[in-house]
Order: sequence, then C-alpha cells, then structure tokens
Amino acid sequence: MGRPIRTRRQATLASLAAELGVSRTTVSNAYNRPDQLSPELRKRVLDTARQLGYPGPDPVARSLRTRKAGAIGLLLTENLSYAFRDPAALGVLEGLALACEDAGVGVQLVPARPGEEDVATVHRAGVDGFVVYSVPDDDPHLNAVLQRPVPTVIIDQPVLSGVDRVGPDDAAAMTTLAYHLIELGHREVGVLCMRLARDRNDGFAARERQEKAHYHVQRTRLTTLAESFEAVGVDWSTVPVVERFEHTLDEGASAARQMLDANPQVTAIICTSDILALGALNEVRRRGLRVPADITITGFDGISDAERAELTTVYQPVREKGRSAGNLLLDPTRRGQGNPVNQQVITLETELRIGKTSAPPRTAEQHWFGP
Amino acid sequence: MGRPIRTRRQATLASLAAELGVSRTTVSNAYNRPDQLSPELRKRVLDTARQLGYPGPDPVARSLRTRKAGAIGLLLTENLSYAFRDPAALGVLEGLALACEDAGVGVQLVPARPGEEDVATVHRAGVDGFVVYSVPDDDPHLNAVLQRPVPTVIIDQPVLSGVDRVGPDDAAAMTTLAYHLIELGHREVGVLCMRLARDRNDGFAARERQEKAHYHVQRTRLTTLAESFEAVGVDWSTVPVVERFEHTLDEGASAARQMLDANPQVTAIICTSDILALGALNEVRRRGLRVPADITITGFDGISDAERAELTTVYQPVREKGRSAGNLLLDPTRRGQGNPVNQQVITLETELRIGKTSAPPRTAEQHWFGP
DNA sequence: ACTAGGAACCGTAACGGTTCAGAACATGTT
DNA sequence: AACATGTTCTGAACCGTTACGGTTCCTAGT
Repeated sequence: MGRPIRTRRQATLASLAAELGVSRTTVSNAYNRPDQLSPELRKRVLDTARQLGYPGPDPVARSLRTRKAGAIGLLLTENLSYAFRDPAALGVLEGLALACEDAGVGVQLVPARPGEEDVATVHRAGVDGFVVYSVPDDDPHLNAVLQRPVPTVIIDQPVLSGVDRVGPDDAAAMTTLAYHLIELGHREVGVLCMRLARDRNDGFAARERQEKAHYHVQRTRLTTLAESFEAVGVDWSTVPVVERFEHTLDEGASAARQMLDANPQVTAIICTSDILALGALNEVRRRGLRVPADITITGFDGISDAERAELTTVYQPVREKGRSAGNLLLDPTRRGQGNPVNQQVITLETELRIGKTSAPPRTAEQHWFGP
Repeated sequence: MGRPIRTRRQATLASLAAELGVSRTTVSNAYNRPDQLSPELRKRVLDTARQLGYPGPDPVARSLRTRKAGAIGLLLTENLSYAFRDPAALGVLEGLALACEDAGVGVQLVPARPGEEDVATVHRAGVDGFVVYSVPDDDPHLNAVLQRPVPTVIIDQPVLSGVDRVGPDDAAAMTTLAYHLIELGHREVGVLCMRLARDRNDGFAARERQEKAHYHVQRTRLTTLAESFEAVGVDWSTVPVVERFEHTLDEGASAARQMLDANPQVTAIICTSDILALGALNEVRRRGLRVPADITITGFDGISDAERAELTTVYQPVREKGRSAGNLLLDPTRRGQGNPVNQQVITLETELRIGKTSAPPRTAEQHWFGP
C-alpha cells in the first residue's frame, strides 16, 4: 500500500509530457479523452505517470481552465453544532447532498459563524453556486454570496426578488393551522417563536418587533397568525408572543414557562417550530396540565419526533427542500444564471397534521356560536 | 438589493487594473494587503471594482497560485442518507466541521457512492487534504485519495501504516467489555455485527469471514472477542455471529431474531454497535424476554439513544474523533505531510458504561466457579 | 548636500492545466 | 491519380491570480 515516493518536486503534466517526449495536450487527453490517442500511447503515458508519481491533473488548475469547481457551497449562518442537531436542518442537508451526489458534485460547508462579520470565507470558496439556508435578511454573508457571479438558491429565507427560492408557502400553511385552532374555538392564544433578529431577545416580542423581524419565515408566520386571528375579532396586540434566540427543547420549555406564568388564561400555545412545541409540551405536562384537554399545543415542521409525540403541526418536506434546491442550482438548462427575469420560485406543499395535542378549549361552547 | 449588472464579460483583476491605469499587483494588494498601498488608491480601486461589477479575486485562480484551496475533503463511502442518520457518523461530522470552522476552512463532502468504482470525484476535488471516515480496506476511493499529494487522516478504519489515524483502541475496548461479560458469567454468547465486506451477506458469518473482514474495526472487535472468550475456554467456532449489511434498528432486530431462532441458548448478545443493540433490544422484548434478567445485551459507541435506553456499551467520543482529525490535518506545524516517518496516530479514550442491560445469566452460579 | 530607510507601486514569471484549430500521415473512394 | 475521410498528435493561446524581487520617490537624519 506504498504511496508514491515524492522526489524533489511534484511532477506536473508538463514535466510528464517532457519526459515522454509528447505534447501536454496528449497527456491531458490520456486522462480526459481516451479516444483522442492510441491505446498504446495512452498506456505508456499512464505507466510513466505512475512511475513518476504524477497524481493526475491538478483539480484546481483544471477548475480554473474549465470554470467548473465541481462543488457547490452551503451557507448556513448558524452554529454548526446546532445545525447538525436540528432535524429540519439535517433533512435539508441530506436532500441537498443527495441531489449533488446524483450529479457527482460536492457540497462544501462554508464556514460562517453567526456573529462573524468577516465574509472572506465566502469569497474564498471555490464553488459553482451557493445554497443559502435560512438566514436573516441582513446577513452579511448572504450579501457576499450575492456578490459572487455564481447562481444562488435560497431555501426558506430570506425571500428576495431576483434570487431563486425554495420553500413552503408559510402564509398559507400558517393560515390553515390558525383556522384549525379558530374552528376549535380558541381565542385566547399565545405564541412561541424563534429568534426574530440577530440581536438576542429572550422574552416577549412586541408587535413592532414581530413586524420588523429580520427572519422572513418567522415574520410571515407571525403576521399571518395576526391576520387570521384579527379576522375573528382577536386583538393581536393582546396576544403574548415569546421569543427565543436558541432553538432547543429546553428553550421551548422555558419560553412556555414564561408565557404561562404571565398568561395563565391562554387555551392554546402556537409554536413556530416543532422543537419549541415539544419543549413546551414538556413544560406544560410538568405543570400537571393535560394536553389537549387543558391546553392545546401546536408546532411547525413535521419532524419525526413530532410525529412520535402526535403533535398537531404543519408538515413540510424538508428533504425535498434540500433536493429541489440542489436540482435547481445544478439544472443545466438554466445556466443563464444571474438573469433576474428567469427567477425560479419553488413552493413546496405543506400539510396540516392534526395530532393529539389540539382540541377545543374547555370553554369552547361559548365561542362556537360567535364571540 | 440589486445584483451588479453583468455586461458582456466578467471583469477581471487585469481589466480592472487596466481601467485604473495601475498594475495588477496593486489591485491584488487592494484586496489582500491593504497596507501595501495608500488608502486613497485602495478606495479608488474598490470603488471602480464595484462600478465595473468586479466581484473580487477569483477563488479558483487564487487557489492555484497560493496552492491553498481553503477546504478539506471528507470521504465517507456510505449512502449519505444513512450517514446523516447515524448518530456516530453525525458526531464525527460535527466535530470535524467545528475544527474546520475554527480554522476558517471549508469541509467538502466528496460524492462517493458505496458501489461506485469511478473515483473521478476524488481526483476532481479541490481540497487541501482529506479526512476518510470508516471505509473498507479495499475501497477504491480511499486508494484514489492516497494517490493525491495532500495530507490524509483516516478515522477509525482502515488502519494503514504511514497514514495518520484517529480512533479508539478497539481491541482494548472490546476486551474490557468481553471481560465484563465473562465476569458476569456468560459463556453462551452470540454476536451481531455490521457488514464485514463490500459484498452483502445478511446472515451468519463463519469464522473465516470474520477474520478476513475488510472492515478493520469489525474485524478487530470480532477477533478480540474471540480471543477473550477462548481464553476462558469458549470454542469460538461455536459462537454464532450474525452479520448485517445495513445498519439500522430494524436490521438489528431482524439479526437478533435470526440469532435467537437458531440459538435460543445464548445468554448474552454482544452487538458491535449501539444501533444494532437497540434494535436487538426491541426484538428481544417483543419476544417477552426480560433484559437483563433473561438475556444480556451490549452495544458499542455510546450514542445518546443508548444512554437513554441505559444500554451497557463502550462509549467513545465521536465528536472528538472528528475534531482531532480536523486539527491533525490542519496542524500547521506538520506541513511536512507525506512523510511516512512522521506518522501520527491518535488513540482516543473509551469507557465501558455499564447500564441496565447486562447482568449475570440465569445459570450463572455454575460458571462462577469455572467452566 | 548626501544618504539611509521606508512607503508606494510595478513587471515578470509562474501556478498547472484545457482547448481548438490544424498538421502529418494513413486509408478508403471514385 | 485525385480527393475525401479518419486517426493521432501538436503548438499556442488562455484561465485569473499571487509571489517575488525589484524600482521610484519622499522624508528625515547628519
């Protein structure tokens, strides 16, 4: 299993050609177009290459000339330790990886720390395109990506005109969920949501903060909820919305605690993610409340843990999101990238999945006949 | 949020320099060494760049010149859909990603399908090094990686002389586990193991297959078990070993079924992974057997699900594996890569974690005083 | 007035390939 | 014999950048 011995300097295509007394073109052809030279010569080239320890054409030099890096970049402005734990993010990554694998293209995780303002890593990434997954509107890394002259697909957020996007119709999905709760009779609701901006605000989020949220998805979900509930006479200004910066079960639980301590009257807690909902479920049960008899809890995403917990939630096909984004980026028919007219928006189907965590409020009767 | 308008052809550093009437060096310096030119000129360069839609130095050309790609490749010869589900693999990936993130280096997932013999993707990957995670001895992609003139670190398997390796001491770890069972009194044991070669063999694996396994880790674990049990008088040829190609809970369950149908006498099922063990646990309980009263089950890896199930297992720090591999690869002090004398082998600590799935066999007494 | 030293900028030579339009020669066709 | 058709190989241009080793100019010190 001996590796080739490296003498002095690495052999190059040129030195190999010189050694063989043939042109560089011929050596290149030996590797890339076997039909362009006689089998005997090809064998001689490859044998000599082995003997000289020439490892084959340098990928970077090749990329420079062919203008193909053979990889796409994934921008994910989140702590990686988090990204690899969140089932939704993982599903996206998996789908993307599968699509790229099919095309024989690599996926490069571009290092981009949340707070980091240095976008050099984005500029240095030798990739043929970018997939951006769920970043805030004002993310500096996203800006750097858009500067690059390569195609870009954004998953979920932000929604930008002129840039391809793959994601669900959050507004429609949330409306469906809202009306499920409205029809059950809920009017006193509370909301737990994920971070709304890059600054930390673990606590109640006033209406202005909701509407100015830098995370498009959260903003849409919240404003849609507001519209739906206001349509049936609920004053949204009175609806408590608790925000959390980190997205974990524990934070979901603590958010639920904060919510219920201040608003014991709520009959339903609407969470903008399953993780938060599952955390809330833990807290609510810890308090001795029965779900859904005493309180309704809903999630969003449809991760497998939610299914196991029979959570009422909105399912979205995360793996498909990643796969579609990959396919869109790699689609050879639309290499006319950068053409804003040609923008593609893929909207994925969502599905309201009614589990066992939603039911009419205890005082439902009085609502069923109107407020 | 308008992207720069692309006229005719992309601007280059040279065209920008020409436009400005300065040398290319100066433009390059404007981006890479701000201290090498006056702030005024630098501003003029950057402004003109923006105006011309020059996106900054091309990463690939830069990589060619600097001989740094700014990314490392991860070779993982396994279906990605699996890799992203297996907690152990995920932990490694996370650790690796963290180490690389710290260094501002990207991680590129190199597409390499299990059955695929075409190793072009390995040759085409523009990376500064490779991390190879748990592949068989005879993996063609691994061979292609070793051909490349970049440093390589192998995690777990195979163990090759001259190539850096990060992994646990499987033999020592398995010996400890074996003696735990031996001391409890188990002599009638059965084993469930992961695939032993690239060909599929879902069923019993004869001793020869065990010893010739192409997966170093599995081979070591099995031969170590054999040695330990033979040391106390067990004839290993009579010990049933069931192999599974796929590594899932369901396969663990079916393997356990196959094992127990043919060998109802076994008092302990030793599994070479937690996933298999958890699957076996499901099957055993389905049969109405109590664990550990009726039968002992052990795993290997120490994933969080195992902890939750209070499985007796060998814990190994998967995240650390990934992180160490990354650090080793990126270690600037040993850029003398390819020097076989300089080989590094990092052996990680493991820990026997005795849970509630191991206990003396029902007929233990007769063994305690010898066979 | 002379010079040392630093700041600002530049010219050249790689970096290691791929590509395309032909050249050279052999073979088949009419 | 003239011409079309392949096959095999080559020369030169090009991909976009940075490393290296300068040169030029200005200022301060003596």
